Amino acid sequence: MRLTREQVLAGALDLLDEAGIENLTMRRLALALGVQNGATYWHFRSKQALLEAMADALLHGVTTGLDPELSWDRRLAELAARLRRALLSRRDGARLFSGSFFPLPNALAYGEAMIGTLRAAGFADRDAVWAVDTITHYVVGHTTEEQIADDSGPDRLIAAIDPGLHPNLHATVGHIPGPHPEQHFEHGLELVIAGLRVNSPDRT
Amino acid sequence: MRLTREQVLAGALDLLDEAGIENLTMRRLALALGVQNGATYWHFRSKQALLEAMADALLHGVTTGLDPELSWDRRLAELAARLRRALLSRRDGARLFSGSFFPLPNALAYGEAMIGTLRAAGFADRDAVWAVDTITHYVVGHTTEEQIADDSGPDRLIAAIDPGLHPNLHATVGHIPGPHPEQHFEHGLELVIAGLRVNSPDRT
DNA sequence: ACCTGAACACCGTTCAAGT
DNA sequence: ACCTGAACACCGTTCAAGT
Repeated sequence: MRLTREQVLAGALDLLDEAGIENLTMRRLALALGVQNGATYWHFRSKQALLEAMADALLHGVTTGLDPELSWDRRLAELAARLRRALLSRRDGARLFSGSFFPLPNALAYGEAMIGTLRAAGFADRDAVWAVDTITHYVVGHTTEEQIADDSGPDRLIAAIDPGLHPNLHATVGHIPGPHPEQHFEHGLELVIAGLRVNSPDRT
Repeated sequence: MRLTREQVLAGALDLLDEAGIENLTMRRLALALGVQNGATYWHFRSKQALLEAMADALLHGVTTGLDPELSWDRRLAELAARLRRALLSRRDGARLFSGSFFPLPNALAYGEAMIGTLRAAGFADRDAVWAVDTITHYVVGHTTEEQIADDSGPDRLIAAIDPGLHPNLHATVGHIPGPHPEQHFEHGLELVIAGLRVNSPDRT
């Protein structure tokens, strides 16, 4: 049986889960697929192209089946939560996503849905773009830290804090990775959306 | 003249500006310093340790000389703007910063100042940590895109947008990297701070 | 069309040996 | 204490040649 593009992609995503993004190499992938080093290059132009396809695969379905009755702010929150879950679905998913800078189909669909939500709510084009940037940065940043915390934990941070020099860090370090990441995520997201609501065109 | 730790660090930062983070290798650094490959390893345990030291060097002075009269929200905005400028001071500074996960002196000082500002304003410990996370994610995310846009531009995005499938992206693509990054930055930041202000303990 | 085999031009890191 | 010289175990990518 010959290799298909889909098999290479699926193999790469499995290898990501097993080895992490640091150890995801074209050579290990070829080994896992049972082919020679050069074989994957027939299906993907370069490692970068494969990484972009992997990132886009993570986003599959993020915009489908959205409740059309949702208000703009709840719709935004729902899309953000879906992006978070998509990135969490594979090891180092957030770093994979932020490393690639790609306008592939699912990423475009996500952007289209976010921008469309805000424009439909009456936000100006410029404000809509800025809001989506801010929210997406937040989601990716937060999820990156969630996945880093899974691996390393805050031990090194705790060890580095000098209570004399850093009284405020020392007092709050218990909250830093957060024992409830989901709640932590929703809270920060609500912060941004609250900021949006202040200047919302539809507030009465 | 023997090499000092400071010379290695300075050489690495200069190489970053010249070559970008993608091409910053220990071997090119050794070449630039006029030493053999192994020499830098006497001063820094690993490439990772060197990258962390570089990231921390960028943050030098971000918290010094802050006007003590500033209200908590202006103080937050000032610290965020300083972090942005620090990351912009070297090529790929934002990616350098987000790649390392390090509790080194200047990064700790930044965190201490941010958390301290919010706690002094009466925010609960948990809320203070969450707010700082959100703002810092925003700064790093925004600055990363500014520096990526310097290199590549939005051409690939524009080419990928199908006006039929992505009417909202098509209508707003002119705002995407933003011709005024500084203003773009302040606007998004104000969004987050506005969200904070809504739940501020000191609002009368 | 799809893959092998083998090479090219790199990496980070280690470490005995030198000074 | 600080560096050289040389090696080890890897990388991504290309490409003639095979099927």
